[in-house]
Parts: sequence; structure tokens; C-alpha cells
Amino acid sequence: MAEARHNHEQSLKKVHEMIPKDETLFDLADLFKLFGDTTRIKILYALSESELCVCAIAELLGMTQSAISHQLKILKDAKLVKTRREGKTINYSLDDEHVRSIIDCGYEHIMEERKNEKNI
Amino acid sequence: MAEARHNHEQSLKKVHEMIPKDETLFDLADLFKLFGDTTRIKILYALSESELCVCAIAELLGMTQSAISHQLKILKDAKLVKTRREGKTINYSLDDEHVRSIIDCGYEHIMEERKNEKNI
DNA sequence: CGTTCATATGTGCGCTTGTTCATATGTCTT
DNA sequence: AAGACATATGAACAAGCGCACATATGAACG
Repeated sequence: MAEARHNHEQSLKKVHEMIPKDETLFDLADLFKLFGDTTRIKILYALSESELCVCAIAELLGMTQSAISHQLKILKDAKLVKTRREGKTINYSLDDEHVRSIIDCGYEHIMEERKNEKNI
Repeated sequence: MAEARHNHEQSLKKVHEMIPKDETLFDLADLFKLFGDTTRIKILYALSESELCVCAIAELLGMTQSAISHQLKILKDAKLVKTRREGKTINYSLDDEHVRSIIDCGYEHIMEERKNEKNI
């Protein structure tokens, strides 16, 4: 697959030492994949503001309970959210303080990009 | 689509006021989508260490020049990387200081999760 | 126990996405 | 101008993903 034509030994040696191993980068991609869907990021953002039950989220996003439930399962498997039962309803909340900081990190980037676009 | 059964007025009102508008959340998801692929995150990580030409990246990742080129186009369209021509070769580098900080943000989360897994 | 409400899960479908293959563009050298 | 090298691009195909629909589980309450 790899095609080596000209020389990059110097630059590649430096990078090769610094780059994390494949498993780590794979996990990283998997993590960001969770934030890379509009529905999931809406859910995560909402939960960062308040604990919510499934049908509250469905109502908020204007989506099926089933769709939300499927996404919540993905987020729970990834340990980004946790549940608390209260009778028939199940309340979801963030299981990790980092979730909001990751979102904010991306948010900051977007806002700066918009600012730059206006100045052009 | 939305099914409102029981009451969540209090919780929903609070969330509704705080949550960003759809366009912003859409942009956010699109941004994270870029980091949600192993190939792209490897490229971004590598470029955060050093400026690299296309075939250096291909060699580093053990992938086709074409595959890398396609991904670089996506990253360039998103203004995450920029190019600098040097004769026949084209050198890519990060176009945004935030890229590395977003990656680091996710990295931190993963590492903490691994630490927690060991303690169980 | 049977019904109702809240949530979960299995299945199938349409759409997106990453890669490959083939080819085009662009640059330097002779 | 022709060839070699570096990169870009277009088309097509396989795999993955999100959602809808139908159905299952599980809890409360008469």
C-alpha cells in the first residue's frame, strides 16, 4: 500500500517517535465519532445542562423515543452517560465531566472560525 | 415524531434556553466528524508534530497516496490544514492552533478512562 | 393478573463514507 | 516537447450508520 518515492527520513523519524500507538488513536477516533452526530451532540449538550428522562429528550429534539433510546445506548456503552431509575422513568445524565469540556473545545474553534469569516 | 406523554416542563424549559441553535450544533457535529476517523486523526496528529508532504504521510500510515489525498482534501476544505508548495511536493501543516488542543482534550478523557478501568 | 406508561431492542432500509482503481493535473528535468 | 515524479480528482463499490417500525421488557396501579 505505502509508496515511498522521495526522502522524508528526517521528518518521518521525528513524527514516528511522537505519535501515539494505533490503539490509542483508534480509541480517540471512536470517542470523537460519538460527538460527530447531530442527534448525539444535542443529547450530550442537553444533558450537560440538566438530567433528563428519555421522552423529555425525544420531545426536545422532536424525534422518536426509539431513535433517542438507540443513541442513549451508544452513549451509555461508551460511558459518557449514566442512568438513574425513578419509578417507570429513567433519567439520564452525563457520566463524565470531560464531555462538556470536549464540546466546549470544539465550540471555541467554531466561534473563532466564524469571527474570522466576518473579517474577510 | 415527538411523543409527549408525561410532564417535563420544568427541566425542558431550562434546557431549551441554554442549548445553542441547530446550526451551531450541526457545525459542531461536522467538526467532530472530522476527528472521528482513524486515518484523519492520524494525519492531524502527525501534522501537529511536523509539516509533512503527502507521500510522507502515506508512508507513515502505510496507505495509498490517493487515500491520503482524499482525506487531506476534506481536512483542507474544513480549514484544518493548509498547504505550501515546494517544487513538485506539497507540504501540509495544521491551519489551526485549536486542532491539537481538541485532540488533547479527547486524549485526556481516554487516559482517565483507562486509569479508572485499572482500579476496578 | 391485566392494563398502561416508559423504555429497550431487533430488524430492515436508505444514506453516507472511506477506500481503490483509473486518470488527470501540475511541476521539474533533460 | 517528452518523460518522470508528486499530487489531485472522478467513479464505483463495500461497509457502516442513523432512523423507523414493530415488538419486548419492566414498573406501577387498579
